This record gives sequence, C-alpha cells and structure tokens, in this order.
Amino acid sequence: MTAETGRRPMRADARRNYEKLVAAATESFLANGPDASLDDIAKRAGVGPGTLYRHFPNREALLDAVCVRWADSVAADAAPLLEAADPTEALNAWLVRLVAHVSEFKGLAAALLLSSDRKHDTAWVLHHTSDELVERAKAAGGIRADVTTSELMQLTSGISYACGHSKQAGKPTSTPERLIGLIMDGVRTR
Amino acid sequence: MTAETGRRPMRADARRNYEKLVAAATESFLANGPDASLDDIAKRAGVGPGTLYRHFPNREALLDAVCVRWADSVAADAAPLLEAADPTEALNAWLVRLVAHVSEFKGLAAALLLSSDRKHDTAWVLHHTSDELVERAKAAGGIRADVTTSELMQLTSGISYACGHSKQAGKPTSTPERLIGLIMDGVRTR
DNA sequence: TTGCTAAGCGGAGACAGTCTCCGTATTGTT
DNA sequence: AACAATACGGAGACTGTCTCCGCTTAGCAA
Repeated sequence: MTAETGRRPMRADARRNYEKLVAAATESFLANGPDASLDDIAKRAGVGPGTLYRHFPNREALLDAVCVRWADSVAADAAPLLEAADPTEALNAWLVRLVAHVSEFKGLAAALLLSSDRKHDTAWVLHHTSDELVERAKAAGGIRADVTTSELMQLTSGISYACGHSKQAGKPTSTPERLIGLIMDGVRTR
Repeated sequence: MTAETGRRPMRADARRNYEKLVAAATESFLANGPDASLDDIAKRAGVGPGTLYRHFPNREALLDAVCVRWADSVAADAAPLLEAADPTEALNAWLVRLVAHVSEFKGLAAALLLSSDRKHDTAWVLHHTSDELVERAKAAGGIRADVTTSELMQLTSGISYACGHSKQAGKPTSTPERLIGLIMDGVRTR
C-alpha cells in the first residue's frame, strides 16, 4: 500500500496530503496509542476529515500505512544478523529485537503482525525477513525442521502482546528475552 | 469484586440490578466482543445508564465482573487434572484447555489474564489454579524448576491472543495445541 | 496564456457511544 | 407511618466516526 493507488500517479497535492497524514498519524499513534482520534490526526496534518477518509477508508488502513514504514526500518535491522556466524543465535537475537521493536511501537503493530494475508504489508515484510533467518538456522541444523516461521511469529507476537499488557504488579513480569529464550529452548535441536 | 461492596449488604433492588447487568453484559460481550456498547447493555438489562455506571465505573470493571464468573467455571475444569497420573501431561492439557476457554470467550479475558495485580480476580483465580498444576509438575520433576507460573501464563495468554487474532489467510494458522506443545518442549526436563 | 475537466479538498452535520448530574423513587429501619 | 439512606434513570453534554457535496486546484491541451 504505497502512495500510488493503482492506475495513474497521484496528483501533487494528494501525495502531499498523504505524506502529511502518515506523518501526523505516526506521531499521534505513538503519543496516544492506536485509538488516537482520526479527526484529530487530520487536524494535525492540516487537512479535513474528508481528506483523511478518502486516503484511508478506516483506522486500520492508516495504521497499516504507518506500520509499513516502521516495518521496513525494523527489517533493515536484521541485515547484519543474516551474516552472523551462528544462525540459531542470530534467530534468537532477531526475535528479541522484534519484540523490542513492537513494544517500542506501543504495540501498534501487534495486531498487524499476525495477519499473514496480503492485505497487510507489515506482516509480509516482517514474516519475510524472519523467514530468511529461520531457514538459515534450519539449514545449519540449529533448530527443528518441523517448526514453521508462522509459528514463531505467532509466539513472538503473543509475547509482545503479553509483555505490553502485563500490569506490573508485585512480581516483576518476565523479560521478553526470557520468554523468547524459553521458546528457543523448545525449538532448538538437541 | 463480588456483589457485596465492602460494608453493608446491597439493597435488594441494587443486587437485582447488579445481577441483571452482569447477565446482560455477558450476553452482549459474547455477541459483540469487548467493545459492545455499555448503554446498550444497560438497556438490555432494563436499567438506565446511570445505574450501570454506579455499579461499574468503567468498561473494565464490568468486563472483570463477567470474567470472574467465567474464570470460576474454567477453574473448576481443572479439578480432575489435579489428580492425573502424569502431572506434566496434566499441565499440558490444562494449558490447552485454558487457551480454548479464552478463545471461546472471544478473548474477553485475554487482557485480564495478564494482570496479576489484585485488581483483577479473574487473573488471580486462573493464576492460582495454574500454579497448583505447575507445582505438581515440578515436584514430579517433569518440568524445569526455573520456570515460573507467571511465565507460563504470559506465554499462554499470548498464544490465546495470537490464535484469536490471526486472520486465517492462505496458510492455516497453527493450532493452540501445537503452540502449547512447543512451549512445553522448552519447559520439560530432559 | 487561457480554459477545461477530472481529481481532490474540507467542513457541516448526522449518528453513535461515553459518562454525569440531579430530581425522583424505593428500601429497610425505628 | 414516617424518615433517612440508598439507589434509580433519563436528559443532555461531550467526544469521536464517517459521509456528503459544493468548492478549489492541478495538470493538460489548444
């Protein structure tokens, strides 16, 4: 879902507004969570609500546009890990980073992570880079062959969710590293 | 958060309305998810919105009241497992059931599961019964001693969340059983 | 340039949901 | 029977979502 919608290129003012909206939305979602007011985002972007709703028919579409940009930067973060000496540890490190990024992003992407359908490019980008790391670890015999990337993504996004929502009560909740570690323990070949 | 609020017993009409509200809320949350309209719930219960908001200052309080009842019935489900011959497999079975119950309940409880603070009895009840099964499995040497009940609960609620939110795209998402299985693989002594 | 047209804009306003305030009604006690 | 104390409920203020449609502007062609 880039700024080009299908046929002919967007008109200059349309593209300008599109960019302003994504920027305002990013800021606002980060500040106020995924429930931030859309009309308010339009206001921040200096456009009317009608304009927002033409570009993004609903909240999810806007969220997705924001997340895709974020996902690209996260995926870039994986590049060095693809060269790492120990692919299994690289995978572990990646999953930890993934959870950290999702948390940093206030869980905006958590829901999007899960849908591997083509509607959400966010999911696709992250699934794809994860997949490379998984395949590499499998090839090196470091992890079980029967475990799929989707499964790891489900578990990882679940951890992001859980870590993001745990009210820190008396007992400190476990760190993402720890929980990812437990999963890797179940997945590693022995 | 029972129907008794601290000091003296509720007045008869108050208690009656409390019950009607919880019943209507259960029905409505189940039908429309956790975002069901509160005013509508009040209407279904045959009371005014003011009454609803006196009993439950916010959506979460109402959700919690609904979930506590549900949690009690779920916890009851664990009783036979506490007598099972193989405590580790009993734990596994319990976690699977837990995820199933949470899913059945449309994830209403997912958020509540995580907060181990005293505000949410839902969390407490389920944490408590889980704990018994965990301790039993540890005592039998079936699972690692360093894994805590909280950690398992975090992972389990994460799985519930992930399974509940995965848009079923081309590839069928993994079953809860499978994901719980992976976690148990990491947790079992070997 | 100028003029035309498709594309895009934006704000008024209909609608839905949340939550409060306060006059009225009910309960349970003496 | 009378009277606190408690609870009820609906009007309405407020906030957010989303649509409709008359107006504006970009881009193109003459």
